[in-house]
Amino acid sequence: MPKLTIRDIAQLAGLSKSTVSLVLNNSPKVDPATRDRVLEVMRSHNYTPSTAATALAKGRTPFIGMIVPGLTWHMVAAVNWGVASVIEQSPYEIILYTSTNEKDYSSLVERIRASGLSAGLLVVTHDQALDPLEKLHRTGLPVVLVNTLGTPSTLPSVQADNYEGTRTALRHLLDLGHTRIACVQGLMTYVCCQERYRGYLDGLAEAGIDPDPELTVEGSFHPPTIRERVTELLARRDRPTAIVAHNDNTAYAVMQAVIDCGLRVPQDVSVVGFDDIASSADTHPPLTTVRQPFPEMGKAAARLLLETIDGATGDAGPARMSTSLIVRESTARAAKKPHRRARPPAVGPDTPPRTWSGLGPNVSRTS
Amino acid sequence: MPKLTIRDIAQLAGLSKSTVSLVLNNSPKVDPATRDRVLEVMRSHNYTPSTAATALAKGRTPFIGMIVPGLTWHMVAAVNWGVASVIEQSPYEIILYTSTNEKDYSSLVERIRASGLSAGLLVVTHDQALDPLEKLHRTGLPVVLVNTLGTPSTLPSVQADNYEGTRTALRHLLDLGHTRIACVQGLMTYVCCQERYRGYLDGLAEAGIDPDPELTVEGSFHPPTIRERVTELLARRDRPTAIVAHNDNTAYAVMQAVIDCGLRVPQDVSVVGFDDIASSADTHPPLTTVRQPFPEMGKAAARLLLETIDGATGDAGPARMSTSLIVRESTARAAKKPHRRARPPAVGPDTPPRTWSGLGPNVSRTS
DNA sequence: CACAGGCGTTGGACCGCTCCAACGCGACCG
DNA sequence: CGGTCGCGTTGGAGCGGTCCAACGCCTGTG
Repeated sequence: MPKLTIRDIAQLAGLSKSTVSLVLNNSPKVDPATRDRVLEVMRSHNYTPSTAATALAKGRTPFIGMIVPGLTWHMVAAVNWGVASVIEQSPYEIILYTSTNEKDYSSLVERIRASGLSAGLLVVTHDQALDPLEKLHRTGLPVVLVNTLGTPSTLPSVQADNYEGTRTALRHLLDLGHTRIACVQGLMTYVCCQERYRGYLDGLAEAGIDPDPELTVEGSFHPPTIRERVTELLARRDRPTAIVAHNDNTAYAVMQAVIDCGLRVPQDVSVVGFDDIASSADTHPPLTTVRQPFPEMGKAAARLLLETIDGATGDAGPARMSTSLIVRESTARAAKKPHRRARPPAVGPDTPPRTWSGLGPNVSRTS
Repeated sequence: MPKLTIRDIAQLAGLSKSTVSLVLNNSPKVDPATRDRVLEVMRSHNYTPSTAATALAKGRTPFIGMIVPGLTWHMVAAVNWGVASVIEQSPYEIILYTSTNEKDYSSLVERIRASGLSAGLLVVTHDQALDPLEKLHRTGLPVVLVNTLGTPSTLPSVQADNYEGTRTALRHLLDLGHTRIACVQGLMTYVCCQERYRGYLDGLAEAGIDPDPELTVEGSFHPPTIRERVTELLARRDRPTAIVAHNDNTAYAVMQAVIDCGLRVPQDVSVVGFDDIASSADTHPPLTTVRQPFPEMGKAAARLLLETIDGATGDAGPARMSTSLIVRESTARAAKKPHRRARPPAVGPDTPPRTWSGLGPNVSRTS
């Protein structure tokens, strides 16, 4: 069947295409009866206006560009979920750009600019240099960042309140009577991690505890390294009774190190994560963690972008979304003074490999 | 600066816009010298043709629709990576559709059809009813499925060779001297799981082993349930010395159950997964697993779709991509006859919670 | 009764590009 | 030397909408 055009509809309704166009853009100046008739004709003939023609005539496109990192992180998907749910309700569609590596990044941004397809740009979990984006933004293309990792920016963005989140975690541990609280950092070049670390320090300070530098494990995000460092930490006589990790995956490695030392979570050591990715509800024990409201962040960012496109002020500055502490079973009241001795970690060629125990996402509907 | 049009370029080059158009579509009938001149003008003025106008005039759009499930699975991202790398090289862009729940599914498909934006449709990790898609495909819109879970389909699709993959895993275990090999199923309503189970049975049969029905753990994909079942299995006198799981997340739960029983991986029980998701290289011990070539599957699907759009035959039928066995440290030679006794799993209100030991993705660059 | 004003409708130029029929022109042919 | 051919180029009619100036008609007013 030949695709119907606005002209056909006009003819069928006995009107000019101008009127039909007015109906399409629901102009108030068209007679209600006429409008209904036109709508009825459109519905019964299953008519949809051509996007290309509309875009050309109107001079603007119905697309939002979204740049996501090539790697697969839970958070990206969670943010996307929120973004999609908002965009779905708008006349826009999402064009997906996958940034594979930094080298291509500015050429990707250039491609987006040149194509002129996007009415706005959403950048998810961005950790690259920001100059290309800032330049683009100055060009007039609205840009909103969500969940930036790296450098801070003057671009409008939506972030979780990393500082306050960590403070809440600290408060929780302090309430449970912990005083020796260690911190396993993430990559400290990331602003979010810096903010979390500040939250840790200030949280201690507020309780009048002098932070012991020995209790800070420097960042890496690399599980084996983390296990090693935490193992060392736990071997100390004055080992911590609680550990806050800069994200959930780090917390997993921490928990594992605790086990490897013959200690128990949470009886001997409490562990708190950050993010609340899906699998954290299903670890063993389930992880107490600071939830980042990823879907809400996605929604907020999408809404912010849509408003900006529709001519709002433009530079709203970074929005902070508040986190919430999800208390599960990896934290408990601090143990009484002299506690179970940590078993020195097994080493040497003839020791059996350390055993492992896994985690599984809630219901992993993997193929 | 005013956006340049083809007319401006024509004027600047002292030619008609027809000629410039010919250059844009690199027609062979334009004089090389002319072509170079035009290209030079375009480059120096940073000209890009309007997508909307081109789409309208040509009557076809430069977009590929891609439907992904709302949930976050490693595989989706991995497949997407492959898709993106192929589409990037083509004149097409990807429009992202997120299918949140089944109810919206057919309306989503309808929206895609009606908008007429997509020149083709890529459906990633699809487990919904296929009728809407098949109808769409009959309409003339090319559709390619990647990594389908649910019902099989006559639509062109790209899948991993689940059957052969499991057989390879079985062969590996048999070579290591295992004879009592258990299988922890996934959701058996999924075709992929059925195929894997067939691979398991046939693998045993080939070695002349009569499959013991007691060694099949029925599917759920639900970690706690899996832990429970596997614990029961290991408590048996004639417990298995190896376990194949229908996916990696299941394998994690299996490993955990093994630990919980006081047994060791791989000395007492070998464990094999399926998928090779990123974190599996980083479990403790690292997981031996059957790798699904997700990025390659994405690439293949994208290429197939592009070919179909460009008028190739159309119905290539399902393509199978071969898997590869990644041997890590969760599998070892079968133990000699009388082996270490499984400790009955801890139960009761006053038993300490089972301890946990985590896994962490290789480098989890999470915020 | 002529005229102003408002409402609803309309014709048509235009958005930027494609593509086809037609055209100019030099080379080649009879 | 006129005619044919083919190459490279061109004018212009679409593609399917938008939007503005203009227009008919009906009502209210002086």
